[in-house]
Amino acid sequence: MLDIRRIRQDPEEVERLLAKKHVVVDLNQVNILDQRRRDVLGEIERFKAERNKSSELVAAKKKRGEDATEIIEKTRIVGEQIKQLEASLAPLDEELRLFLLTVPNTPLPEVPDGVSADDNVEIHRVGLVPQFHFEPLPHWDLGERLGIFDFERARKITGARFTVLKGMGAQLSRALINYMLDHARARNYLEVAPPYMVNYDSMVGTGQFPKFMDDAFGVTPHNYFLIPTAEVPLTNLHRGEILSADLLPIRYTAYTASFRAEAGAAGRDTRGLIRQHQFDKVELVRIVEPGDSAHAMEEMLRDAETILEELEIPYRTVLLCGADMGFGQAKTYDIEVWMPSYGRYVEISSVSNMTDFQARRAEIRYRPKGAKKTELVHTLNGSALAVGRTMAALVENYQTMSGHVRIPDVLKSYMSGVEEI
RNA sequence: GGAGGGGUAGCGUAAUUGGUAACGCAGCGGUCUUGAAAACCGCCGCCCUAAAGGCUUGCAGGUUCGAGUCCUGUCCCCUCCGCCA
Repeated sequence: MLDIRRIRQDPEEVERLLAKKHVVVDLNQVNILDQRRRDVLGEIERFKAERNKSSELVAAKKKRGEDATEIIEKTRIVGEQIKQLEASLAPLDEELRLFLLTVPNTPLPEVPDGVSADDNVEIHRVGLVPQFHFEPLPHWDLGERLGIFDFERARKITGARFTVLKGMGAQLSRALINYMLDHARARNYLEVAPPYMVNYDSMVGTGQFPKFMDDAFGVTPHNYFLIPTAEVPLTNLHRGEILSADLLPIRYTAYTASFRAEAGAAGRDTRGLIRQHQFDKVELVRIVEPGDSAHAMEEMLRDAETILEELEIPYRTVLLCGADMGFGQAKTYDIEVWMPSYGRYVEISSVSNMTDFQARRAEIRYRPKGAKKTELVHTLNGSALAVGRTMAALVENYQTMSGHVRIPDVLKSYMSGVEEI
């Protein structure tokens, strides 16, 4: 959520920034609404001040045993006017709130212009793309042959875009999760095991709701929602809290399953592990003072990249252009792994600075040392990494001529010494 | 799911028959001190550029001139019962 004061002060500037994300909003309308709301509110407060004064007078008179019926009658009429004005304020409040909840975050100045993912700016490439002396198989074919992925039966027991992992497949997934969690823990993230379902307010807090309800799986009839990423429970841990400054910065990591309806992705990436309704992910979240978020973001990027370097899987990092960025992000790096079956790099992690966008929605504040007033924190998140896509990349990049998959050195201790699947 | 009890500032507590939310601890700033402690003074929920003012007793309503207090709904916590991995 953007600060209404910012929209009030310089709507053209905010509109200009949002245009970079290719979002068009009429903030003039918002300001008209905001002005009306504040006018009504001011009127209500004047009436309330009058009522408070009169009520005190009633109390004083009654205490002295005097008659107060005249003042009571007068005050009753003031009360009715308050009630009427409040009834006209409620829809204004609601309209303004709903509107503000659907305005995206503004991008930071260094975010490049662009109209599509093709305009993302490559930061660097690491690792050599493997050259095969045989026809490499896509991970879905190889995985089925090896008996570690079972897409057919997943379709039977649940539906499309689900996978059953078996034997070494299940073991490899668990090994990756443990390795990634240890990697995060070594970098001072506190390991958390949160619920996989959250309530409506949490989904609003991180920015999924109310705009993107179609992308979520709801748990009916309980009004809970399956998390699309651990970012939701982790960031909402501190919803509605005022943190003491010495608690910051906060670093959390969590392994969870993630659930996405993938509305609008029909027909895309239908094969393999790339786009699933349920996938495993190790997530990183940081909560920092506003001045620290830019630096924290660079560190988080390294926290994710070093995993691929240790796994020895080739990747590249891109800085997303305005058009390719998400709703709440002020700046985003994507890490993409080399995927032989796609013949290109495929997103495996997204590291984002949300600035104060989520903090304002979720009301996460802190009190700077020595300051009287509270301030909003900055929140950041990043995948480290998406487990399914990592496994797909690993299977494809590490496949051998004989149709097996070598286990990267760093994972061997997590695979009870297994060298090859 | 049923019955009973409870929810007040970071923590712990208070508030006559309904009369407009108080105190302690912790924290922050200051005085004093070589420094610290102690003591003393101020701040110590939120909104508003500020003041005036308004809001705030889990949340949402209702009754009333006025609600922490009375009524209705709802969420959460505790105890017991039931069910259950």
